[in-house]
Amino acid sequence: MPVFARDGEYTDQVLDVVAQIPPGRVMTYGDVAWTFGRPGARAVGMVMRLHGSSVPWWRVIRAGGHPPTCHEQAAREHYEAEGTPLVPAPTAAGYRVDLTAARWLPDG
DNA sequence: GCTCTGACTATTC
DNA sequence: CGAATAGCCAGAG
Repeated sequence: MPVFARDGEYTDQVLDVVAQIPPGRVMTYGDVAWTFGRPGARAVGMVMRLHGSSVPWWRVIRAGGHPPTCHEQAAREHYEAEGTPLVPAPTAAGYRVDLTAARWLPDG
């Protein structure tokens, strides 16, 4: 469905799933990958690096609620703008996403 | 077709 | 809790 440029089938799947994540919600790399039955958390991250500018990459975070490396601040702005539940943490970003409430799955 | 790299994850110390 | 290690998959050269 998305009209994003696809370089491979895997990229297509990742972009498709990420594009379906509603505002105020987030998914972990593992969840996104597992959604289409292909556990490639690292690969998902790479798709974000390559095509992250074409999808709400900030809604895709690491397991544990940590935002993507080197993008914590940029993601934080989006979370606050969308009302994503954040939690203060002693991380480099100084915060993390509350997966308990913000974690979202395609099925609901 | 092989090798290196990376916005990851789980396990172990 | 933090750092180090191993395993994982896909893209680029």
